[in-house]
Amino acid sequence: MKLATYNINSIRSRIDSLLGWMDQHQPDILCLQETKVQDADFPFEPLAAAGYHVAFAGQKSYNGVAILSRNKPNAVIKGFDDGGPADEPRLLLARFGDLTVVNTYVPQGRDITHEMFAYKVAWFGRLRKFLDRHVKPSDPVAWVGDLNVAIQPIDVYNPEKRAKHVCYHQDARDAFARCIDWGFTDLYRTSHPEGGEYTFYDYRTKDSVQKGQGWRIDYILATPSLAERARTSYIDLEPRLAPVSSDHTYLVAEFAD
DNA sequence: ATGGCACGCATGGCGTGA
Repeated sequence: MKLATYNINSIRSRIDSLLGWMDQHQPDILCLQETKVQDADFPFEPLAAAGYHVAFAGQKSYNGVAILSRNKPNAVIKGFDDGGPADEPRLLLARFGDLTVVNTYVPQGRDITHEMFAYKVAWFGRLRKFLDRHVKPSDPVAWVGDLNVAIQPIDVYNPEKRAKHVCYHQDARDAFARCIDWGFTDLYRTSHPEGGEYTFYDYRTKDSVQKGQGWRIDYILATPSLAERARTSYIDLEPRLAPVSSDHTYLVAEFAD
């Protein structure tokens, strides 16, 4: 079973490269973030033609998440169901038999003094309660997506300069860690204890992939009963080197069936 | 310290991303 996650930065501007990657890599489940399209305009036809079911929740211009899957999900939940403040389309849960996949696009936070940063920190707290309501740490659960936090110094280029960055500030790392502590293992870091590869490379840094200047802010996290089936996890840097690319790239995990 | 690039939009400049 192959599970992947990708912040696509507009699914409509990258539908052909997406279909090409899926044809080449044959993921069983692919979670997307930043689809940047409202549901009425979601390009599900070519994905259906490629043999995938699609669950999606989006809005115009910003945010948006989708789960593409070979098998049809038994159930889908869109967004927080906690009665709290309305969130943007950033959260999608899909159940495939015993396996539950939670796909999230965590708020970036803009600036550590901005209200969106407080929203980001609180968002992780809401997610932990969401997990409590819908899954158990003893279940096979994958929490994946663009989590917008580099959890360890090894997860960002020049960590000593990032203390005030919204994706590395201690409050963001603590909030993320509280969700990891719910019961997850970081599959990429288990496969690759060394640093040097990231999942996000800023458009504005020339040759950032070649220079190794990026952030590991996309994750595939698994509960123990799923993690014990994990065979490998890797970052596919090739799509990020294409002439027209998202600023993120694909993260993959493979499991014994 | 700033800006660098790419995206979408009742669009040629802005808000957002990280």
